[in-house]
Amino acid sequence: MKNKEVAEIFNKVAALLEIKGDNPYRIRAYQRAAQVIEALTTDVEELAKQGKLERLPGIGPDLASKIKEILRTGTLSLYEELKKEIPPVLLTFLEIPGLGPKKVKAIYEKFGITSIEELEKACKEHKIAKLPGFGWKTEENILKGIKLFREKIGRRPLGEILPLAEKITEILKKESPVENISIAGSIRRRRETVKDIDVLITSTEPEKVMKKVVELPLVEEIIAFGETKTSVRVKAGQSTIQMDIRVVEPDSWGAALAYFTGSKAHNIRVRELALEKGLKINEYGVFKGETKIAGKTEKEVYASIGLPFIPPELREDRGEIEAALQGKLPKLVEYNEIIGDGHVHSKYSDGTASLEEIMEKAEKLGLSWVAVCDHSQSLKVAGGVPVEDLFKKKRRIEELNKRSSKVKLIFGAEVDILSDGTLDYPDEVLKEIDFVIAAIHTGFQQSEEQITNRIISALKHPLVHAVAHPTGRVIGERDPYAVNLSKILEVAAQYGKALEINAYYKRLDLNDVNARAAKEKGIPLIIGTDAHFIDQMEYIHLGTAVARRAWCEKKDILNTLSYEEFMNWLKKLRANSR
DNA sequence: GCCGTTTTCGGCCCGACTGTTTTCAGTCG
Repeated sequence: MKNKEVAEIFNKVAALLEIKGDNPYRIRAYQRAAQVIEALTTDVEELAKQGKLERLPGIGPDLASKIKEILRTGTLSLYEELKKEIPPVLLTFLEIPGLGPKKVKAIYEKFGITSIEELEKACKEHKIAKLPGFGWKTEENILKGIKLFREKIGRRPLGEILPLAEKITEILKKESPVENISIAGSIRRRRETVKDIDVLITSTEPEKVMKKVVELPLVEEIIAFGETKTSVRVKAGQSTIQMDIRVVEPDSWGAALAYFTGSKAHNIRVRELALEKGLKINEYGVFKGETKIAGKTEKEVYASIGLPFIPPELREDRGEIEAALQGKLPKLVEYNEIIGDGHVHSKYSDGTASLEEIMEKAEKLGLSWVAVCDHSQSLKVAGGVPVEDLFKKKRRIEELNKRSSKVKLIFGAEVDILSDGTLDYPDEVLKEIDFVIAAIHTGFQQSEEQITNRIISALKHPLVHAVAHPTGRVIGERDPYAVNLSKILEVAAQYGKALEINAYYKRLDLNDVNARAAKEKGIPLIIGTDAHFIDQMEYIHLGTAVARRAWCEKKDILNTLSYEEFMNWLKKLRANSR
């Protein structure tokens, strides 16, 4: 998949053109193209071969030929030219909060500054304030921005921030005069990482709400304090995260919620549609001339331009507008339709919970089954289960299942795919294990061909049901291993094997785009929390969120099956694999 | 640079806030 590389070059070209001061619409064209390509569920290379690039929205003759150039040469002549004109380090300046393309350009052209250190020095020596359009406050803000940049306050995993955001809204609900309150922004869309916390409120006493916000003990710094908009930095683990609170009139609730939920790209498309109908949409409502015709609910806002309600998880301009127009939006799998957890570790390997504790937790979470998939024998660092213990575990699960009517445990194993592509238990053992999910935990440095072939041979193994965390990425820590995912998807589809949506907040693997590609190929998906501590079973909804962002319906997700249905699916798959 | 029941040029989403200004540019979401 060259999709990422192509998208990255287009994004960089867009940023360089911004600093250059090029036509903003040309810049947007590159940004949109990058977004479209990144969200593709097919190989851009494949589309190029078939001559179908220009069928993609936002890709015309020029960008199509530029994509082909990147695929052919690995780079883009325009990009190389731009890099000669503008030092690429300036792109990192754009990541400093408060610095945009115009200011970066001015600073570079006046002082030739090409490193963060030089920029910091120039601010401290008050050189920057002398530039036209700059002042002492700007200098101060750049220095603050540099500090935040150095603390690497970029995007944080959703699983870290969502609980904090929910806690804050709970406090505000209880202790201040709010009528309506909702989390908005990328958290509401359930993006895998988020940059800030957006909270939308209606209240008849906004000043009291805002006062309560800035008095929260979690608040470390007040960035802006107004009656309708307040921005603060709140403590989040080791560092801080920005939180924007906005208060609107109840009549604007829907319009504001839609607006602040985004994504930006989705909003732009919605507003373009409105324009075609002679309407104007802003955060206060939908307007025909001076008259407001909608705005109280999101449903009303969408309806005003002839669209059904679009779930927040889909609002990324990845085809949801077109689907909505044609009445072809998927009926997304619901959070409460997930009644099983496909991947949990127990004390038998490196988990901390006993089987009993897992059962108890599952009941609390309203689940009806849990597949207990401990590591296999050779993964010693993770307490891989030796064969003799495996059968103790099997008997124990059978006993517990007899006693419990509400929750059933499934005897599973997360079996290592060894460096040579063979599995970490012999076949006569594997066939006794009810659910075999194979995974790679070693040999990450192997070539794309080696790793891809390892996974393919596991998928082809008649006793394997699924592959766990298929790309191996860990958000913010480790890139995916080199793997040809298109080939994996092809084989999984051909053999009817399942792929995991790992719900651990740092994995979320498959991610939304890849899970959507799998869904489109008819590959069954199974959500597993990969819990090693009992409370991590609560992350199951993060996996559901990925599935929803992947346009999945109930039928696409194995976790919506009852215990009996899932056991049948497992048996049938093996019967057909013989 | 894309796009078209306003088809091959002239559009391209919208508003708030900040800081530097004296009417507005830049940044952000």
